[in-house]
Amino acid sequence: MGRAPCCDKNGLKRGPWTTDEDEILVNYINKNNGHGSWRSLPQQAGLLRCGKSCRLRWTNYLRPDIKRGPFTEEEQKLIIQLHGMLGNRWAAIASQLPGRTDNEIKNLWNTHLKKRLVRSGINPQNHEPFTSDGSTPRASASTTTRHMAQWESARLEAEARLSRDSSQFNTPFLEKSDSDYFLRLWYSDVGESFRKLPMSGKTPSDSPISEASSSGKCRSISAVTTEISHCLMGSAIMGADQDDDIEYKVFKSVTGEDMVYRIYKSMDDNVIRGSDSSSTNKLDDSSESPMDMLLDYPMNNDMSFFEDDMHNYATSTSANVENDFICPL
DNA sequence: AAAGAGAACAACCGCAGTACT
DNA sequence: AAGTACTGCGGTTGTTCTCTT
Repeated sequence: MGRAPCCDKNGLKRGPWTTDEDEILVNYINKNNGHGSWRSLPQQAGLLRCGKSCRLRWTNYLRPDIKRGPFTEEEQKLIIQLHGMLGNRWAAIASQLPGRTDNEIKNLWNTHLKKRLVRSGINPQNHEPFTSDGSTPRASASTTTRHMAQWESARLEAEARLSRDSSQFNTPFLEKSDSDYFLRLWYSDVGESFRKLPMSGKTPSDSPISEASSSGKCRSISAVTTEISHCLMGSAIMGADQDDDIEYKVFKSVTGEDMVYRIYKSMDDNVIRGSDSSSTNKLDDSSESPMDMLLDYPMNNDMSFFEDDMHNYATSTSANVENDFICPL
């Protein structure tokens, strides 16, 4: 049963790679049109390294599509914004920055960005301001849950708009909503990883999400919000009034609990219903950018604190620096 | 110029999910 | 079905570089 034993590490080299080793590895992969089995690669290539070390060296350093050099302002902003949504999910963050590795982003965060946030009075763990006693407000609401709620709310808004648009214009989704960052992000790698959060991955043990996951409630949240989106989209299309009572009834009917509804209600009104709460159609497009709505930085997405000394870390700057989210999809 | 401190980054470790036998 | 390897991921460590005194 099982496979052959893993390579023993006796006699294998460790530590920094030499240029000769790099060359051997690159040549081997190029020659064979890929790395093949990492386990057998070192022997076949003539390297005194374990396969894991080779894989790491390749993926983090030698891969031809890796972008070397300092991070641009846009990249650093994006990392902070994505970290606010995803937490320490470096691979998911890296998937939105072509050419950057999760390791590189992790290092940048730990050496630069985290400290910058702390200096600015922002808790890098949850992206909320520190209070005088060192704690953070809204401590009862888990960051992960809020992230999830934000994702879901953004998706609801986008899908509602999509539904409305398609009902009005009868045009295919991708043609009509190509500019819809929410849906594109939602269906991107980041969105996928986020959607999978309750199902797998490492969730902080103290997070209500992990508790909910173990009891199956996380799926309920997702399912609930999906149903809500369908309900609200239907209402939007039919021109029905989506008042709080309707929302509450739907949540209540699906979950049987008030908790999820409270999470939902705690979200920014601008996100889920648009800025004008008196509007009869609460799903009207907002004038805010998608990222403004998607993110809820305590500084209202004002990242001036970050820009102040950004030039100390970025050597390449863009002529048109924008706060808009750059979605490389 | 030398020593120490801190920053930067590459590499390693261990865990978890998946694939394979 | 069970055991093991493979792979990806995040946390951590170790080494090198840079700056300050």
